[in-house]
Amino acid sequence: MRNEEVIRVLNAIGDLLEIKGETRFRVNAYRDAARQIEGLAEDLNSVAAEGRLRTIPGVGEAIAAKLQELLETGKLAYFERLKTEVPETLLVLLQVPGLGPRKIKLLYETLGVKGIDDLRAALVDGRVATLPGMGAKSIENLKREVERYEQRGSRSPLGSALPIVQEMMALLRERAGPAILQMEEAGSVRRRRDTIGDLDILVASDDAARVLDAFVGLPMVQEVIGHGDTKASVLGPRGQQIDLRVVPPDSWGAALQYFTGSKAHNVRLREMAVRKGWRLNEYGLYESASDRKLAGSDEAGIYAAFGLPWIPPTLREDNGEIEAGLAGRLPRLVQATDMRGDLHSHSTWSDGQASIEEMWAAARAKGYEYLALTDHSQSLGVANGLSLDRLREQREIVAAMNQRGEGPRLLLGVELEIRADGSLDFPDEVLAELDIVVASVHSGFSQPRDKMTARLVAAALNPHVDIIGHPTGRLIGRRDSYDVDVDALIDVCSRTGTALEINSHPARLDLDDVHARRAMELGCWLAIDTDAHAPDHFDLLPYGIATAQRAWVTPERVLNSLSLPDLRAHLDARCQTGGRG
DNA sequence: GCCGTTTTCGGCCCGACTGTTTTCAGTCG
Repeated sequence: MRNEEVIRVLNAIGDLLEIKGETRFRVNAYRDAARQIEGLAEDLNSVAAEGRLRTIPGVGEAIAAKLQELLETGKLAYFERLKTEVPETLLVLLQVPGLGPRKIKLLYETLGVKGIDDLRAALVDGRVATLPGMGAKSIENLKREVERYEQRGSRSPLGSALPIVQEMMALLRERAGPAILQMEEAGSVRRRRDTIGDLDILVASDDAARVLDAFVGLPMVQEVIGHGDTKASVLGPRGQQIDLRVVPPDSWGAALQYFTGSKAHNVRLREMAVRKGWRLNEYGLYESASDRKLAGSDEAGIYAAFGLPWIPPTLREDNGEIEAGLAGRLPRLVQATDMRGDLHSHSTWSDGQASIEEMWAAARAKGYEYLALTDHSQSLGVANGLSLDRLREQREIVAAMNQRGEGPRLLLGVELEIRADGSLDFPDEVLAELDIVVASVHSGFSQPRDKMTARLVAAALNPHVDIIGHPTGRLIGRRDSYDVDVDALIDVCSRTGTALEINSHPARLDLDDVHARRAMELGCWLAIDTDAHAPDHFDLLPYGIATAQRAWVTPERVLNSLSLPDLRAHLDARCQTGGRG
């Protein structure tokens, strides 16, 4: 059983217990455990085999025993029994805004409502209106939400959410500029999670009404869901909910901290506050006894009060950042300014949209020291992969361009097919002549785990392969990763010095933050690349950097933060030592 | 159900908003 499945079961138990009316502390215990496992890059099966389940925070005696049973038998008697008491079909109702555990329980027990269709019927024939606490307004809202439920998308990729937020902020500044003292994105967008639920914007102003009026009147607003004195919610172009919250200037820092989250990170801070006799909310940090305000106007001040350095939003997941901060051990995260070049790009020679010259010019505009040209290799027919002859032709063009001695150095490379049978697309003697080799999987996605893992491990073991490209093959929201033991791959790469790519394309972000952090911890090299197929794709690098930051990646472990001489030395050393560099 | 330099028992984050209440329950983030 994969970690995701275990997480699903734990969350379902939490939801079912909540509907059942169980105390929220027990409910939260299951959700906490699920969240902790989400942040765990290791395979739970290995953790269990080594008797380390109890070392996972939030996993105590009872949950450890349940995990053990689930992993060993694929089933959990407790869960099965729970489902006979509370039907699992009720869980979808939790997705309907306005419906929580108490109302769902009421609907189920008095009306026998077990799902969306039951709910719609009971709304239409008036039975819901007979329930206590269900007035005309509630019925109207529920009817609307049930209709909206059908067309509601799931979380959006960061790559579509962030541009919307940025465009809205730009327009808002045009229309309400003088009233806006500070403005920033908040929530998971600011933390740069790979997918985003609701989009959040925060503004500091003395004239909230003016800002909110301008916001609900923006052209991309499809529908206004709520419009109060300090907050408004709208539906954006693709039906995403966008919330704007306006706070007074002296609460800016506290509000930004509060609305950036994550929830788990905030809960930790508020617990720390309580232990110190303080109270933390979106208006500020207060001494409980005297109500004296200790901090609130700027974010760093809040953290400073706890003896913490300012914690970058990308780290705020309660995955060790608070402990690290207290100990003065927060990492120096990789930044855009650390990056010296890109090691994965394409031209019209395979499936890119621009010439080598144009790609080189774009890299020069970025101020890069080097650019690796890595067109696809021959087997990838759909992408016009390079034959050996065309690769040789490319070599001459690249050599000629490098003769100029100006701008970024072009490195001749290839994005090498890891073929379905596990073999590589070019022989070793050809690979040996290239500056850089990115090996990737583009075929046989449905192969079983052991076979897929063997393919990738074999590639990583080849001393000429420098980088494993988009190692899990996922396309966010469209295609799951192929079934590969990423842990095993990371383990091999940590020994061979083969870098793992963090592909910056917002549809990929692959490795993801959780696995990249694991790779960091085990001492792997990483390459933060754009996989650019056009000049403006180099602009996607910030997505990869954000993912790396979420993985606690420091610049000294990023291959393309090395200067050209250091990069060359590193690559040469790896070849000479047979990949043990 | 978890957890512990104030505790192995008794705690476990905080406030706003909505709709329905006549003082509050439920939901949300």
